[in-house]
Amino acid sequence: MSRGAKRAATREESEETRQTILRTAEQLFMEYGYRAVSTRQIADACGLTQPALYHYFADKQTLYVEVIKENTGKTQSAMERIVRRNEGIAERLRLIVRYLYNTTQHDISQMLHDIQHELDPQMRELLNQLFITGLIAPLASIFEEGIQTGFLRHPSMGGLDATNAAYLFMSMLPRFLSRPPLTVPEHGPSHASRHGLKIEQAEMLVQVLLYGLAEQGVGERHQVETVDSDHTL
Amino acid sequence: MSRGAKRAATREESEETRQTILRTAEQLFMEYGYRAVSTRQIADACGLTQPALYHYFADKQTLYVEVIKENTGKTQSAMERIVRRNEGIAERLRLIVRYLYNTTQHDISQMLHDIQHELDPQMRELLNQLFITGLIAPLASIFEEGIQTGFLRHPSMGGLDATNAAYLFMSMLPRFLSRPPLTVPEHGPSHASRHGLKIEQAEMLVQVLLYGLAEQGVGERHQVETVDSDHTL
DNA sequence: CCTACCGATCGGTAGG
DNA sequence: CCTACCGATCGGTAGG
Repeated sequence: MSRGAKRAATREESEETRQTILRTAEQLFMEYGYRAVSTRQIADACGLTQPALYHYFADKQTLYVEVIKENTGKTQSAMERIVRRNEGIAERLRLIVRYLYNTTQHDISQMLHDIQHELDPQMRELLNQLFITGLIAPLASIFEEGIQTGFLRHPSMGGLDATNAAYLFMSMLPRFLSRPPLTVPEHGPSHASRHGLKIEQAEMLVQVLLYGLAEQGVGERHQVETVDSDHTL
Repeated sequence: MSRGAKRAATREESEETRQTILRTAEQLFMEYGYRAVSTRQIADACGLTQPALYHYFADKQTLYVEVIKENTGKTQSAMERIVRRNEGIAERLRLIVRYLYNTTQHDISQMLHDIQHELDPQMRELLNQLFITGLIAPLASIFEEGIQTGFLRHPSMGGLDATNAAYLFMSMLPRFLSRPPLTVPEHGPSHASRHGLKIEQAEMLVQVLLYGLAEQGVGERHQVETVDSDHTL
């Protein structure tokens, strides 16, 4: 084999190793958190020695930042693709929930905690911006459309503005306690698909976000209970 | 001073020191997580040397477990008191949100992460049970009442069962990104209290949970979209 | 409740 | 990409 061929192969392998490190680090960081994952764990899982990592990434923090950049980039692409689809608000929200459930099994709040508490202020600011422009903004654009078209309640009528709706949406995603929070209720001994009630988790979540838990037009009267503010005189 | 008086004072001081450690450890653990808080940090914040902690608690894990026990116990009392109040479902939920916002500024999902990943299986099981009986159960009893009285949509009609509703409720609580997710929208240059729209965060959250973001009876038709299951044949 | 100290593990570097 | 190694910090113990 010529030197040229050998070097090309080495370059490819090097890039492959880099990708392996990124994927492995992502899994570990997202499951256990930045602090709890050691550089030796990552190296072991890649079949490398720990110092070898420092050939590919300057330090642990840089590796973490690259992981988040990669992850956020992919998610942003997928979300913008979904946002532009020719579907209703609800359906596009369902698609986003399914995408996030399938790709990131982790709790996103852990990632945010690490960004706030374990990183340099500079990196923190960078990743916060990535999070907002990559995840919050596409989501908010859907909610904004819903508000403009009158499908969603206007902020001045007791609704949420688009950005806050996006944050609330994100906060509803995590599986609580590592066990799925939204299991389908089994009523009676018959199979779940009996009454045509097998509602998927993603759909259930969007249902609640859009229409709430209350029976329509029944029970207590609080619907758009606009608080008269000037109590305090 | 007699020996007896001195010894009594010492015993009181000892208990006081123990409480100081518990309060300090709670703040640190809840803000930064189990792993990120060192026993030396806790000791420093209490004005003690690090080995002194081991006079009061067998080890770091035991201290953490005691913190959670104390915390959960107080919260359980408060929640059960609120549950028994003579108020509507929505108002009691608002009171619970306010209580949790005022007492625990932290993200509860971090506590759950630490319980799942940083503790012995035995302690994990214990604290999971405490979490369920202390926080989920009281909340679920409110939702169950709402379902029984017909105020909340029945699980067989596309609603959530009481336990899952409780989990969802808890997951909606955290302030996202350490910044409040539900800021009140300011519309126009006028003061926020202009149109009588100053809706408090706790109330806003309960509003969304109960009635959703959608305009009532407007836009897409998905209200109780019961999925016909036998698509796959 | 202190001083002194332990073994283990951490992130990172030197040098090849 | 490895071996060898560094200083710092961790949770915890000994002994008083």
